[in-house]
Amino acid sequence: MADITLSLPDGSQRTLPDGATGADLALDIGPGLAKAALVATVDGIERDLAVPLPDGATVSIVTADSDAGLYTIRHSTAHVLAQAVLDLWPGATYAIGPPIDHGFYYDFLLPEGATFSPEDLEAIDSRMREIIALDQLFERHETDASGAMELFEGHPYKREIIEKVSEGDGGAELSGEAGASGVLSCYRNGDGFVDLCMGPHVPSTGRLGHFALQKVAGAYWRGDESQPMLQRIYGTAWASKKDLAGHLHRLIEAEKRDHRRLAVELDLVSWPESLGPGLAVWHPRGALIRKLIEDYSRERHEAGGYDFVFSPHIAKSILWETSGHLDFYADGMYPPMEMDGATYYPKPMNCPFHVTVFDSSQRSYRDLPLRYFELGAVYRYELSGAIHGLMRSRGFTQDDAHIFCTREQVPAELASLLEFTLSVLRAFGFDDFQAKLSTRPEGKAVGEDDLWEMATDGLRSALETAGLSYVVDEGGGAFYGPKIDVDVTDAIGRPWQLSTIQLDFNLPERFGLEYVGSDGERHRPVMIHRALMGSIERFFGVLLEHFAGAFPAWLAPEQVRILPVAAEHQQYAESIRSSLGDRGYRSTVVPADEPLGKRVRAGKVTKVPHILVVGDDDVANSTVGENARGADSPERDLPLDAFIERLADEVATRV
RNA sequence: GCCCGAGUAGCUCAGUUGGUCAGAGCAGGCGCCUUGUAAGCGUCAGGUCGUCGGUUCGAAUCCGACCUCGGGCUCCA
Repeated sequence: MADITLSLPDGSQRTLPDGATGADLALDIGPGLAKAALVATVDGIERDLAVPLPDGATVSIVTADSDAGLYTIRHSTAHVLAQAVLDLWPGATYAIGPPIDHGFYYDFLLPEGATFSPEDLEAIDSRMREIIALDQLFERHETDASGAMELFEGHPYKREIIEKVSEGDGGAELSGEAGASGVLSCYRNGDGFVDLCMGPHVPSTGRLGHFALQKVAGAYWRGDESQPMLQRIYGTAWASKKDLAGHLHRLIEAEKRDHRRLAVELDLVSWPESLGPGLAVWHPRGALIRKLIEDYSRERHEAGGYDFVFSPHIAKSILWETSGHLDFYADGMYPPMEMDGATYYPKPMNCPFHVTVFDSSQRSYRDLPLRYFELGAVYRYELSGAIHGLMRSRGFTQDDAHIFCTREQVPAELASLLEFTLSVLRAFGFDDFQAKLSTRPEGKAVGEDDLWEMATDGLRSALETAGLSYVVDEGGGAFYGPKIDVDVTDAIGRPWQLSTIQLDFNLPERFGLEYVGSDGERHRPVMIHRALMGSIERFFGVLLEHFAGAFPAWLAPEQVRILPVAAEHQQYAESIRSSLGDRGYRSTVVPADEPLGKRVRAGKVTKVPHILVVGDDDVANSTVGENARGADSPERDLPLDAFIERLADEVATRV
């Protein structure tokens, strides 16, 4: 029998007998690797370990250390979930079950419209662990469309996938379910369970086990509202018990940062039932933080060459007809109001108003670019199920601006705009950005080709000049122009999409906007929509979660809390408050009606950046005892002037 | 809007199979204590158990509808 020669990722070569599999190769390299091996990457394609390797192939053994390995574990765990559910619910059918970030899900349709209850998860979990204990092999089989149709008799969703795949129309949402190009593969394990699947899978169920079923949810078949609602089970799966525990711990930590919880605990915002879904009131401490955010935004825009404008909350239907919102966006708009024989709509966007400001007089190229800024409150009819605290509500305030410029000005304008955007976000403690460039969609798009090209190039070079990493969403732009979206990563690694910079070739056309060029001719300006924080309310929520409620001193509603040790130190405490106040810092004095320890604790729980304790020594020497937020131990005998200097520096540098 | 789940004092939560089950801690008021760095002591007040119906001799507890919230799906031109 001839031997085969294989190349490893490190460039070395190994010779194995013909017919050797990935598992054989792993064992040949070492027993430790054989034990850890999950799948093999053969010439760049992931394969089951049981597949014989072709001569001359480049092969790497994938373990749980890699994303691909984890992905396989999650995918295989999803199969076991389906196996357990089909065992426990005779008559149930299954749809798709892909791996996702941190885990997997699987969609089912239970007989007679039954649904999963959270208690069912325990039974499913137990059954899954039994299957894993049996260490069943995942065995791959290949067939053709008619064989597959026969195999999945009685499982309409699988058959629908088979049809789609056979037509070569699998589509991204079905990827992973079956192979391309006419060959359909499926995996069997145990004595009857089979699933349509492209694979690969771990060698056997015994390689799984560090998983947890998390929640049940409804999900439309193929994500389509007009399709039946399936029952989805979500789970998480990891390579080790430790990784699983770590993930569950992170989830608990994230829950502690939930802005809805912190907003109530810190007395910032509340959602009284009497207001209606998605509508909040801002308490003094929350409103103060919000005001500081807005003040900073205004300050930066003023310095950044923006003109401030204001616009009303409602306007007649003619405005929304001209802008096209009533054609394209009516479902998202609040219903109309009839007044004096006219129809008014609450505004879902500020842009048409800013357009009317531009259009209020004749513009020369000398006037451009014109940048109109407004903290504009808009109202959108969000589906009730989509509402989420401050992150998604039916009324919110955009830090919105519209820039009107000439075509020639577009590249420079975009470059400085992106720079400006990042600079403002950095001031709030974000320094990890990820951008997305969305380009011209196929089909109906307005604007000439060269305009699209120029604008898209402008966006791309702005990203490159800023040194921002970005992905390209080919065809992901709106019909009216390309855009950049900027995500920030928060303190616990979660991405939040905040900023958007969007070209618009449509509105200037619809409103017939013009300026007079140096050639004396009339030209159409280009319009750029942009928001840095997006929604002020949502941005506040993101900051609240990012800082876990511990706002930096420049944003903290109460920067300093002064605690006299006893009543006789009250006057000294008041004098400190007064001098801090004179310098523009926010402080309070909590009198000695309660024990010191209790007052210190109250200050810590409220996340005040600086707690000052003052007693006899301090009165005598003009010092303070400082207990800083996050400090291990208090610092005694700090000269008051030194403390003020420290605070001033902290506020000025926004740390 | 659709699927699942949850609603008990301002907050966090207990309330076994429907029968003194309307409770606790924190927060709040009052009194005592006069305090050197994360909860001093006592005492008082607070809830139509989300709302409205129904079952029952009896409902926080069982059923239905609605409202609100949560997790998903969808949506976010």
